[in-house]
Amino acid sequence: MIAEVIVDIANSNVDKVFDYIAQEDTQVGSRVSIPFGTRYIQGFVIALKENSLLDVSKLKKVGAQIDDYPILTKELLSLGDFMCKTNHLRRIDCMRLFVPTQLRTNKAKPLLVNYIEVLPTFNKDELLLSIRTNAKKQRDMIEYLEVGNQYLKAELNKNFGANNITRMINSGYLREFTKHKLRKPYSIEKKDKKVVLTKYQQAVVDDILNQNNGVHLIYGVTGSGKTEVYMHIISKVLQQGKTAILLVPEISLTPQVMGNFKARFGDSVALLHSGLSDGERFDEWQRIREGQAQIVIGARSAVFAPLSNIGVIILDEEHDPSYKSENNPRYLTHDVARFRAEYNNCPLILGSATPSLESFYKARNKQYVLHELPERANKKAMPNIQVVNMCNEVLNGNLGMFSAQLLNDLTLCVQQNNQAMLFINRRGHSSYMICRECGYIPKCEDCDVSLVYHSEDNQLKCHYCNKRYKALTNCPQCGSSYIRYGTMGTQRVVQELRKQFPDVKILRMDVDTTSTKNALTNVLQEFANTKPCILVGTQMIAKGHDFPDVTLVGVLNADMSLHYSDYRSTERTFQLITQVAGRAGRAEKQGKVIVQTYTPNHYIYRFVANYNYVGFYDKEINLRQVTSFPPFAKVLRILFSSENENKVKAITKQVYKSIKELQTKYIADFLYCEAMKSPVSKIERKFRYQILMRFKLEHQQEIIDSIYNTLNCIKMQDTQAFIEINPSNLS
DNA sequence: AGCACGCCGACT
DNA sequence: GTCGGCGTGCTC
Repeated sequence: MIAEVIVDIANSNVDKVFDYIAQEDTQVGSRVSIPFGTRYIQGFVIALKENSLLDVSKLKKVGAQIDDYPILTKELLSLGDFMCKTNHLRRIDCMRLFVPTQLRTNKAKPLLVNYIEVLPTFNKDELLLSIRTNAKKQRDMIEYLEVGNQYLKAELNKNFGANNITRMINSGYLREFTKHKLRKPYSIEKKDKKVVLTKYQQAVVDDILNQNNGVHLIYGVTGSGKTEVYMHIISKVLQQGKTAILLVPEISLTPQVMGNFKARFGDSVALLHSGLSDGERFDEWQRIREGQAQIVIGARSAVFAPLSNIGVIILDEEHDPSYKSENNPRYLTHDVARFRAEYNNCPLILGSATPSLESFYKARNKQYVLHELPERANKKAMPNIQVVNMCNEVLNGNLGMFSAQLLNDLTLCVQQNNQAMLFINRRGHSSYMICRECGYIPKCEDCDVSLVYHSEDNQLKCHYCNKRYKALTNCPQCGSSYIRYGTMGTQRVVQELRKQFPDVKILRMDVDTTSTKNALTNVLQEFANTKPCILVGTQMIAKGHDFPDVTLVGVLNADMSLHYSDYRSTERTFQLITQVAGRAGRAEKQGKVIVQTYTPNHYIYRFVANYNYVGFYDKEINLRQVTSFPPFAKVLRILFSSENENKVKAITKQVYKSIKELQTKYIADFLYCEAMKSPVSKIERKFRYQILMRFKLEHQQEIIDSIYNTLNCIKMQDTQAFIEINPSNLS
């Protein structure tokens, strides 16, 4: 037999199938050692076949199988296939997603724990007679131990003294041995509160369980109890002897969320996320693979969990940008989840209070089944949202970052001994210019997207067509010289707040302050225990946290992401504001939300203030249709990167040329196609060039296939090419 | 990615 | 003469 092997080297030059003579026991999916050139490396057997197109006498033999089980299932192998085809990835990069690095690099160290077993020679009565009468510890020990039982050695040492235990071992009464113990992250003791579902929740659960496959979109307002719906479905699935995956955005994987699931499902839950230590991650993976855990909860990469017989896959906060992998193997979690759901013939559930336009569009078109949870589980009204026009503040002489209204409400809030959250909208590193008197924002003449301010050369640039403009010194619309640019940092906000509220505790939460593992939990803990208190933060404070005493939420610069040079910026802004608004007034107290903006007339605020997602969707989807953006078109970006600028340039040009030829064939389909320097033109000494395309959907598959084909045919020298479909950030 | 092979400059 | 610089090309 011939084994098809993918070698474990991440380089496009060896990104192909290598044929080897298989051993008797070589299994598909197993990790093997193979002779490669002059050395031995590891590879993955992806298939077995009768004969090879190559001269069999020149083939080498596969070496030893590394694990005692095939590490990749049939399902994961075909998933890898699918991902490579749709996203133009290297085979090995996919394989590596499926196997914990700990295991692949042979650095997985099992945690060994010492145990003591009591041997039959241990005779209580004899031993009690043999010790001195005042040896209390020894007597306690002898009375405590029972023949045949096993005890943790550390425990016994602590209770009865290490030397007593050692003496018993040496005398042959006890036997010491080690056991492989699985590390389990988070053993929060919490009691589960049984919840009775509302009629809406029950209807959704029943609907999904009755259909038992297909894609389901649960559109439920914040606080409508989606998690409870998930839990009910998961527990049904477990009863059927199947397994479940629940994916959540990384930052909402708080101890609270995990605690709830542990409380309900106990040890059948495994967690996979970036906060785990390497050992914990490996052990959780092992528990999943061995079938000890039937429920996997985790961030994006948990979608690759080695479960078999999956009964449901759930993507919570389905619209969250973290579901899109932005580097190395770039993929969309939705696609992977859908593949696995179809493979296992089980339902895929997407849930959100603000579904992505793409998903809601599919639901409207009956590709997905739409379910609604129209009211909060506790029947409380949503907090009132007030939009404040910041241009008026400037006209009234207030050049600070807080509006009079916000200051007023903050004062009231702290006086009543409540808590407030201030949210800074900071997306990406680039910023736009804005006139602080009339709200004018410079846009590209050709593309109708906001221009990005580049401080290094003091220019405004369009990230869609690369056109350059002079930076503003005066507003072309009203002549004002109050031009704002740059980003607002949490630090500056905190400084400003301390001046205004010297006696109030002010906490800060962003990537800089929460870099260590426990910092995030500590800040949240402190916030929960302090009243009054103001928490200042970025995206991080938008998700999942439940603080009953927060009565005021302020969004300091709502338009920051609104005018970001991205076709999705309006959608993202709507989602963000709705999310943060949901943090206010979650319990008994009525909440209020202040949204500060320089462009209060933008249509988004009309819908935000009324929690009118569907209205917003209708408006926005219409705009996408008219302007031919996703989901009515596809944006494709090919990013080239290399340390050698001449080479990247040449390759970009070459690929661009052949795409231009393709364009003549599909002239009616192409809406846009340009090659240019990437907005961030150099990262880690590598020069970056890109080709940006937008085309209609009708022939998209043919077009994408031929583009991938050209990429495969061109010899890339030392240039790497990355594909991104509907990119969300063009850096 | 790594390693061999190969073709030039600076040495004991 | 030959030791070693790294540019090029191949690995079933």
